[in-house]
Amino acid sequence: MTTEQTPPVPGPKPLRADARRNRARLLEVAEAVFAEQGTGASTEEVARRANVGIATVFRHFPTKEALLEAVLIRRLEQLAEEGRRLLAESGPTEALFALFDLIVEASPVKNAFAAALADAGVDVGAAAAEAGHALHAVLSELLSGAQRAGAVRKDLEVPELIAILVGTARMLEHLDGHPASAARARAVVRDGLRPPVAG
Amino acid sequence: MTTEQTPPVPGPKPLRADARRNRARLLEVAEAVFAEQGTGASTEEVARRANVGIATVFRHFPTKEALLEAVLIRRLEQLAEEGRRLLAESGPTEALFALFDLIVEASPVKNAFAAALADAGVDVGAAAAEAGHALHAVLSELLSGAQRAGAVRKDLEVPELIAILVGTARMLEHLDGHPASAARARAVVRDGLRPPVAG
Amino acid sequence: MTTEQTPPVPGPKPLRADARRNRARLLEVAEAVFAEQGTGASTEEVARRANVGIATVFRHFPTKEALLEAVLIRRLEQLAEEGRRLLAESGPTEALFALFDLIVEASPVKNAFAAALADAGVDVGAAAAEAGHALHAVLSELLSGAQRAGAVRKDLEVPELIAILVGTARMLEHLDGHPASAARARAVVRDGLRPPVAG
Amino acid sequence: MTTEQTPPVPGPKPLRADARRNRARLLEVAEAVFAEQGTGASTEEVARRANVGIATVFRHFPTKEALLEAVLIRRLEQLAEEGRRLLAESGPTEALFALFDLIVEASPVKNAFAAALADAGVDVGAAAAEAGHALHAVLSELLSGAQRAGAVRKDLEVPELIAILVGTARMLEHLDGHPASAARARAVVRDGLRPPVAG
DNA sequence: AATGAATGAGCGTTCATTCAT
DNA sequence: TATGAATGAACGCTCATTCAT
Repeated sequence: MTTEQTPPVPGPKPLRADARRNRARLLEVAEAVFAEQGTGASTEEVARRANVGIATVFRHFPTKEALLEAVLIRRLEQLAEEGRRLLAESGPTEALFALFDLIVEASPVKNAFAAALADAGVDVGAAAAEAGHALHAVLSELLSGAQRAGAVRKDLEVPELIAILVGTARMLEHLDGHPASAARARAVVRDGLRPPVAG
Repeated sequence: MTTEQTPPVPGPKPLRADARRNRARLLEVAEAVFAEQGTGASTEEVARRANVGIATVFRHFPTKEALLEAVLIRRLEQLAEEGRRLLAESGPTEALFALFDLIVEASPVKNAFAAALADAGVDVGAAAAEAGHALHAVLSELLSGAQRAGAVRKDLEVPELIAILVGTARMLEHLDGHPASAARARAVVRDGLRPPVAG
Repeated sequence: MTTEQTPPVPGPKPLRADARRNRARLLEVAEAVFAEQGTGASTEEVARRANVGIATVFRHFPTKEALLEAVLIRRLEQLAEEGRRLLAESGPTEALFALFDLIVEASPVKNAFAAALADAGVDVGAAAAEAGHALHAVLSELLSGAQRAGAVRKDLEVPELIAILVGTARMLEHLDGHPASAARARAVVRDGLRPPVAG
Repeated sequence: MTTEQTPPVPGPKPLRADARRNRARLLEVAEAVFAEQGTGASTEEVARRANVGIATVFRHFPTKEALLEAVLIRRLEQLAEEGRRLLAESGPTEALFALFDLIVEASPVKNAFAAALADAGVDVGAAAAEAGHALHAVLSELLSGAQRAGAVRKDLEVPELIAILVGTARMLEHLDGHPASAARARAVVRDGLRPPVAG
């Protein structure tokens, strides 16, 4: 059921081969650049590192904000995909915590970027919303599975789970280079997610 | 105890009365402006809102980064001060959690600012480090007190406590406008800070 | 008489049928686009509206200026043609004034375009000059006919007639939407063209 | 009555001496530059020729359009002023025709600029409208005086007079370098403005 | 021959910082 | 000393033109 039977919807044009390559490279480079330097990094820097002219960036993404959004979407999609994969491979509890680690441990710079993205008004457009919903759905499935298994407190819902993810990422970013502290900080969150002990 | 007995270290000049007033107002205004508009807000905007010329800002703070750092220092000092006050008024456990809430609930925009500050390379200079150490000292006292009282897990140290503060602030910022979710998210952190139940 | 007996001069290549169609469509579209949006309109816009690739435009017209010039030439040729037709149908006086109206009343935007064209350095190339000469010839015939008929002041020559046309077009463009004023403005020019009353 | 008793209205701040000089120079230079190269001339070019940094231009005129509008206003004001002066010195008929010549003979490039300004959407703001009204008032006085004196056709109103001015300027611009033709073209307009001969 | 992706110079505009008043 | 005008590097973005498919 995970194999997608993409029906032949025409869509917004079947990009030429080289253009597709450039677009993909741009997204990759942009993610790296924004992660390293924050969203204030110049579009020119992205172009330079992708070895394309500045106009090529703007051909693919009509504004800088569109580029940021595209990077965000890509990341959301990757995470949702990963979540689905993990769920297929193991039980929901393991999958949930594995995904949690994946998100939270992604090189801090990546999270810095994600955070900044959220910070900025980036009124996520329809596409980003859609990607967000997909991730939301996966998280929902993982969460309720883990709750049924008694591994996670029952009162938790997806919105705060996401917030906890974001916050934990931030937390660990702050402890980059101090693995012992990071481990303890993570234990705090992990234990807090457990169902509270009766009594 | 609040009256500071500034010892007669020569220091960086004994600022004239009006200049001191200007400096104070600038810091206040700057914090508000950066909170509202992010650290990208223009220095001119700060000057305008403080009713001083732009050059006056640069006389007091030679670069924009210096201004940002000064705001950060002020905030750190205020928090340390607050911590000391709370400790004087109640037991360490109550004081710790009260300070936690104070920091974490400060209007999200302020945290956005703090976060951005941390994000940016702002290699906190000596002064900021000093203010940080003061806060660190207070937190240390509060933490060990609360640990002795059995209210907080024993393995926690100050660095991760700070990181948890930052992360939680971020978390709650993400849940601004969703108080029920925010309450649950906070419960997660709070419970995670408790000593783990003996199994 | 309208069927052109193009003599077999080698000329600039005998364009394939579809290419000829493309070229014609491009000119038509370009005139419309430049009329609507001014000569600053982008070449891409022309291509888009003509349903051709941008490169096709540049294949037919090696620079944007060449395209503008081609549009101008087309317009000059049409006017000359129209003048010849009018002269064949009626006396020179009627024909002259009819052509005058035709030129001058062409939708203001078209004149805006023509004016802009003239404004810009567009050092009309040889082809444009040729088209200009053709129009010049027709106007000359009309003018001298009308002068012989006593309908137009004798001292007038073609160069100033053209200037008067351009100026009047500009004048009426300025009065677009104010028909009463436009009528009075035109009366001024019309009366000024008449032979001055003796006495 | 012409001596203005400017009351001490505070206005939008009493510009510093050097700033005033710069502002004036910028307007002068901008008029020249836009006249020579059209309104498409770059703001940088204006700055360069005025020997100021680009930011100085934008400090004085927050957008390029504002600069264009300021130049237009200045021109309108100069013309109105000139009209008033002429009227004070001689009868309305002489004054009207003198002003006519002044406007129409201004170096063609200036008219090219004025025309372009009008062409562009330049939705003249309030200030420009005001300046326009002032000129309108002067022209109205001149026109009705000349009409009463029997020197100009009675049916003419100010709007078309302005249009005729614009059109004539365009006309003469087109004949730059051909004085004989220009003289004849102007005679056409001049004669057309006269009251039509009875009979 | 036709396409459209890629290019880079150039534009309008902003902002931290310096300088003249 | 405080002011605010001046500065120029940098940014996001556009467009005529070229190149690979």
